[in-house]
Amino acid sequence: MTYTIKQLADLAGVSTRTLRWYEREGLLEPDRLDNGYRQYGRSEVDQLEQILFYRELGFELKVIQQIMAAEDFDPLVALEKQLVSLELQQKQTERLIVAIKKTIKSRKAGLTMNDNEKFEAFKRQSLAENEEKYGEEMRASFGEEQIAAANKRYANMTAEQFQRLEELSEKLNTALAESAGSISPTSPEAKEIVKMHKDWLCFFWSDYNAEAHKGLARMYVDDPRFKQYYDKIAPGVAEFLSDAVAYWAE
Amino acid sequence: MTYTIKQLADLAGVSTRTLRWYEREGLLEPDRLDNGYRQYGRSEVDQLEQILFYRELGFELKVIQQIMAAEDFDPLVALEKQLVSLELQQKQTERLIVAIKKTIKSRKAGLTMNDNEKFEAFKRQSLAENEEKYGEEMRASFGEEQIAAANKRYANMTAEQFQRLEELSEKLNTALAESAGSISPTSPEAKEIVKMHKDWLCFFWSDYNAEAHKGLARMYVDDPRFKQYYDKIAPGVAEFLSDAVAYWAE
DNA sequence: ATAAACCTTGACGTAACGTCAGTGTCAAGT
DNA sequence: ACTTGACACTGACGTTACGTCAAGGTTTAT
Repeated sequence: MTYTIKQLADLAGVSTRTLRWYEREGLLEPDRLDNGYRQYGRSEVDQLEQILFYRELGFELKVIQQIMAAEDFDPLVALEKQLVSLELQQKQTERLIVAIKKTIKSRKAGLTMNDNEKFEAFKRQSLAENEEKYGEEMRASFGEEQIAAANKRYANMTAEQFQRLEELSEKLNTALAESAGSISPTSPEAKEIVKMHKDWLCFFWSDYNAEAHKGLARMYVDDPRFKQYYDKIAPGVAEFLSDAVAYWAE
Repeated sequence: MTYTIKQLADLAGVSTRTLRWYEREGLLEPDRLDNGYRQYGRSEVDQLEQILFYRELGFELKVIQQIMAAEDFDPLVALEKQLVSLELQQKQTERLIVAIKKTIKSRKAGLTMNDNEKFEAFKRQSLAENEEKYGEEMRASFGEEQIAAANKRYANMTAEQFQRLEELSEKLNTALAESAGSISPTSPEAKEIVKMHKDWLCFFWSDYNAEAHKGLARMYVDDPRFKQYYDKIAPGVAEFLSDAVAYWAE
């Protein structure tokens, strides 16, 4: 009719530590014998059964305690809340699984591709990433056709053009990293940088115009995603480039 | 070109605490300036990007560190391991969701049922639980037809019969709780208990026989699920009942 | 000069126990 | 009576990946 801590633990398939823990948390409070030993009775056995039932459904102990202690706590509501939270977790894990599968696939593909295939795959991926990150904003600012045209130019680039683009990017970034914070956006050195940025843009734009250039520059500081991209080169680059373009573009 | 801890934190969308933590864990170790301030350079920015990439895929930091530190650690293998573990988690959560939905459904149903419906639902549930817990073992020991017949008798019980069964169970349990550990299985009081257990069995068995009774009793100690069921009445009950039946059944 | 906004290290809190360590109690065998 | 072994007790540290103070030093701007 009564159990020691170990007997109950074995019966329920938990550890004695767990039972002591539940006591500390106010979930299951047994009587004590004269020697200080815990004594679990019938009602404690039933209660433990309840606790373990909810535990298996993934409830936190605090919640279980509330469910079991309070009269004004509806178990049905708690169950439905738990269901919602489990379904949310399910969705998040699903997202991770999709992402990781994608990564595995592209890594595996990368191993068997030749240089030309890698080059094309890289361009496709850049475009996709770019679309996801900036697509909406860019289309709103510059219009569907402009963006479509730029993407097409990028997708049709040869390896040679692409390498020149890379070199230019590298030079531009270096110049930006050195200039930001040390020289003024209105200085002649800044003009050189704006020129480089214009050349860079012309890899994507077939018809350059200064207004569009300035508009883009404004987005560099207004949109946090652009700002982050440029500030990754060095702190303050986004502001510097934006100001310089606003001043020098023509 | 270089960043303070806050600049990098803002750039990457993490807290400064996180960056300090990654340093403590050997994931990202910046240079120090003369005044003790951390200084993150380009390579650290790239490294952080890698770390956060893996973090988003749900990797533990220790694993991330191994992936990034060791040359003999294949990222593809790690990715696949992570995928397996995520899929396992997905399955477990799925199980929880199913279980919780079932619980919600039965709780909701319980609210709208009348007594008779509750009674039938209770019997059905008992049968289902019994089947899941002992079904296989029982069929192996007693044969398909025996079990089917017993289940049928149970399902066809009237509320009146059922109440008598409940009363008998209660009496039996009380007697067992008082006897186990205090009297011998070979004592005449134990004979009374075996008689009660026989009556209890006859609610399920149309043709009682002592051998089957003894066989069942043996399972009470041999099979941990039965043992657990009886030891829940009081510690030692499973052995006591098993021994008593072995001695007294006829 | 002083305040605001940084930076530093160190320490506690989180969830639900696992795992010692040190000590006390009880039943059984010698 | 003594030992042994199994059990009981409390207390404390470790686990994960940070969040959140606290106390004090540095830089920058006013």
